[in-house]
Amino acid sequence: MNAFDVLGDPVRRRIIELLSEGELTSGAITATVRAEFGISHSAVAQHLRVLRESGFATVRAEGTRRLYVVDSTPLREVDVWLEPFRRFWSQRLDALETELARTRRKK
Amino acid sequence: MNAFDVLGDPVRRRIIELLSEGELTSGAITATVRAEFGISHSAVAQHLRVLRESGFATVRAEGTRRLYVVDSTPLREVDVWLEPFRRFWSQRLDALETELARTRRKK
DNA sequence: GACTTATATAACCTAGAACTGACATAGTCG
DNA sequence: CGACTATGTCAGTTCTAGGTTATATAAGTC
Repeated sequence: MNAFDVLGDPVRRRIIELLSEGELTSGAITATVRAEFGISHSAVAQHLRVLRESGFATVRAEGTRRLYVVDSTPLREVDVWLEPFRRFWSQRLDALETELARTRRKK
Repeated sequence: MNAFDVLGDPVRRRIIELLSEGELTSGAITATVRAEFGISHSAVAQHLRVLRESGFATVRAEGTRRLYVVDSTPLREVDVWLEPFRRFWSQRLDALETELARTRRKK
């Protein structure tokens, strides 16, 4: 599954957000997501699988717990894709800065 | 349709890429996409509609032609969402820079 | 060893996304 | 005007992502 498709799902985006704070167990993730989205534990587990298989997360076992961490690689891909478009808003920022500088000089 | 969902489709991503170069007619977009993906003109038209309705593109009429331009607003949303994760790779870049600086000093 | 907890998978169902082909509308040109 | 071009929409079909419930596995606990 492609990186953009993975991010297409709000539950998965939320999980990635949660993981951005640091390592979490499957259970912790499931608890939060269940509370927020009202879906079954199985549904969450399946999203976790997608995240694993698409490289967004890696897992480490500790007893019966599974500890998930983000792998930023695919996020970076998205960032790279976005790169050429960034000029659209940084341009405006530049323009804004120029304008501000001009205003300041006039004072 | 949510911005991430819109970007989930490869055809739509391609159209946005094409538009990043500048204004294009519906016909020009359709020709390219049909060649690259082998889908019908109707399918492309429907993707264009999604892009319009989700705010990724705006249209201007000129005779029978429709000229499409990117609106970067939703792309920016994605960029904003990505922001907190950027530290994952810029961190590494910083580390690399530090390392490079150290190496240089040693020379 | 039986019971419980943590996690993952399997089988099935459903809604909706994306496609096709047919049709609709409105400019353009002889 | 009639034919052609550019573009968009509609109706129907197909496929798949994401959900549920039930089941499986393996590690702790009494």
